[in-house]
Amino acid sequence: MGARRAQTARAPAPARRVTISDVAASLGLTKGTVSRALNGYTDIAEATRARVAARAGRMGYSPLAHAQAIRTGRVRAIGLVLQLEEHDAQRPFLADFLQGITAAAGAEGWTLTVATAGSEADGRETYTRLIEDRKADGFILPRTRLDDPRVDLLLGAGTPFVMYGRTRDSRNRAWFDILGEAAMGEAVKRLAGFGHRRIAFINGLADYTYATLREEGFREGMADAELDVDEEMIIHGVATLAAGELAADALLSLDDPPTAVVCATDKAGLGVCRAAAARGLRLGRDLSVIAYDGVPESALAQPPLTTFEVDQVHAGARLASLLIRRCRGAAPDELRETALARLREGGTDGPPAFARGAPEGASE
Amino acid sequence: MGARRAQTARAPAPARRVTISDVAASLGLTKGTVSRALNGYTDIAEATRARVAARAGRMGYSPLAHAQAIRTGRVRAIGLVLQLEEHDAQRPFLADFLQGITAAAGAEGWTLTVATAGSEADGRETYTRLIEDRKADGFILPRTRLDDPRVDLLLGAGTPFVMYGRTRDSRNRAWFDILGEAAMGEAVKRLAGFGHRRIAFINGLADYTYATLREEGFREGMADAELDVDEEMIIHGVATLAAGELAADALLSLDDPPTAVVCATDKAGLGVCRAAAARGLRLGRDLSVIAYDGVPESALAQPPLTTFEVDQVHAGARLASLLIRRCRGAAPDELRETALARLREGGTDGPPAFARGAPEGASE
DNA sequence: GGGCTTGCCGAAACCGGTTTCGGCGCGAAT
DNA sequence: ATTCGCGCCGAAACCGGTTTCGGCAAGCCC
Repeated sequence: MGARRAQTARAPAPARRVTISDVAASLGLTKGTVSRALNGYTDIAEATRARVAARAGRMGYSPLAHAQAIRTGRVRAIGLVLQLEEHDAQRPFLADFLQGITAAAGAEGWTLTVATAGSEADGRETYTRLIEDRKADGFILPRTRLDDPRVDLLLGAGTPFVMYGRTRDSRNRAWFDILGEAAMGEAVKRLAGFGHRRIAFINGLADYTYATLREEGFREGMADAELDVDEEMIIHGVATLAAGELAADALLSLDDPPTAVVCATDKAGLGVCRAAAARGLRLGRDLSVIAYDGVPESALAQPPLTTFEVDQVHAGARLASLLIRRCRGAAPDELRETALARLREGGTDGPPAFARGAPEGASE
Repeated sequence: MGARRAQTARAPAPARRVTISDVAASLGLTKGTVSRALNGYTDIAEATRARVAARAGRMGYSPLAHAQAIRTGRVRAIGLVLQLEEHDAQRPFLADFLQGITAAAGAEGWTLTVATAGSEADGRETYTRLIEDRKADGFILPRTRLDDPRVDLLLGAGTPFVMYGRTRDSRNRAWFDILGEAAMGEAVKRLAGFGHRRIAFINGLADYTYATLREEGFREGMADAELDVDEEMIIHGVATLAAGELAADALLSLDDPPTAVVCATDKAGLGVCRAAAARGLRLGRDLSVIAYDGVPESALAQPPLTTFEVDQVHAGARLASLLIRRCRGAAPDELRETALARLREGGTDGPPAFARGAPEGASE
């Protein structure tokens, strides 16, 4: 007997699956031929290819990804590294986002490998480990920054990636993004249509690309509506609900306060609502708020926050699809897609109180 | 020339990593010997094992999981299938939960593969596909039900798993769980200590095991406090905030309404708070509410919800660790762990108004 | 009709590991 | 001095695929 193996109990071996050799034997071919037939080599007769494909399908054969990987280096897996130190901005969306990714990936026979990282250094290490261990063929980069260190890392490693969001210079990169700037413009247009003229803007953290874009969108919207932007009413770097409250307090304490606030994030928007409520202002009348993201809480707020909702399932699905094409060799500049956020009307916006003919401060 | 390959562009080959043959050559051994040395076979001299280990470490060698897998069938990956049709109960926690899993898994050189499933049939298919394609060595089963079909599926397939939560019969299963029943008992004790005598209970969906357990905990807490349970004041199957509101309305419309409500979930708790606010009741005085989960929103509510907070990072980490041990052959009954939820004091509980000497309905 | 392509497939090497088998050398037992 | 057993390692098969190489047979051209 040769019982020299290290001693750890093993689960019973699962039923043997059908291998490429089984298919080959069943057809009287060699496994090399079957492999080439299945992988689209040009030196296989069309009739043979069809026979092989049919038989493989009938026998329920599907190649083992990690067996292929040992030769090809590709495991048919998407990598996603979650950076959780950040102000938990992606949390509410995560489930939807993952669903989108896995659904689209699964349809192509791909899987999703997720990892988490704390600090940025930790992130570098996480990526390099996943790449070296071939745990993923490419990555989805969520929450891009203007200058994103992950991009250089992955370019250097020669690993494909698709960004969720743009960077300062997105040329020659593959990305998917929601046009937040368009939403901000829409928000201004809607408010201006209600009769608002003094409109403030509360932005997110400046190093994220979305902040730059949304501010541009806000400014363009103001220009289109022929309204002046009061720089005093543009606030930057709001990443939490509390910061949103503070920002709103500052705005409402101005000599000539805004009658409406556009917020780059729901978090800021909810903070504004809370500050307004604390001052006894009626949302949608004394103060209008339109935000962006569509987090679940904003729908539950009283009144529900008017906000631009992002379809994260769709975003995840598109990103997965783009990444798979990228891994198959498509050029980055063919791999760009955008989508629009959709307005979810809540109760926090409407005509300004004075425009309704109601005297300022009048009770209901 | 032999350029007959299928035409798809490929990324440039990444730098070659150090293989087991490199290590073997560097030591003047064969790769078989190195492999056995690294894997703890008993027919390798201790001195040799040490030399091999040292050299492998110095050369930065680590085996390629999918190369090992082709022979061993094990890929060092944890599987997690998210069931998203459900009332999005796990969403707020997902990021933390994933962080816990990936951190603990990463420390052992394991990765996490996540998939999503819609319907239950879809779930079966998802699991079997992952198993057949060897995408995961074992699974973490979140949100266990009293009778959980996933258990039979995985037992039948001989695939290791660890449950997050218990089932009706958890003997011979590996699981981790938070003792929600203890928290419910604590909640009653706390409320009784405040002087409450009429305490209601709002439970979650009955087919989840946690609901049964938490109700038991509530009843035991009531018995310990020598309080009677009014069956009229036990409400089942509340899975949404709106349902929580309805339940609270029903409770508060009773002839002899409760002065306090224990909720099995934060969602129910937040619904109760909203219903109370709509009736002009002051939370923590006219009506006390203690809930369970510790979702982020509950801390942001006004007043913050008093709730038992679950450490999902820890839960994820322990589950990953248990599953890895299970995959390595440990018996299920050695793999059980529990943890306690921690009270997060908010502003929704306190002595009942009448016990303070304040007449009922008195203004502040 | 002979040489040269061309189409098509078999054979075998290869990827990076694991596992089985056998055999060498040495000390102890006979 | 054999024999035996045992510790230890090399050799080689193996896992399930991919890829290279070479060769056979048919078709084409002159």
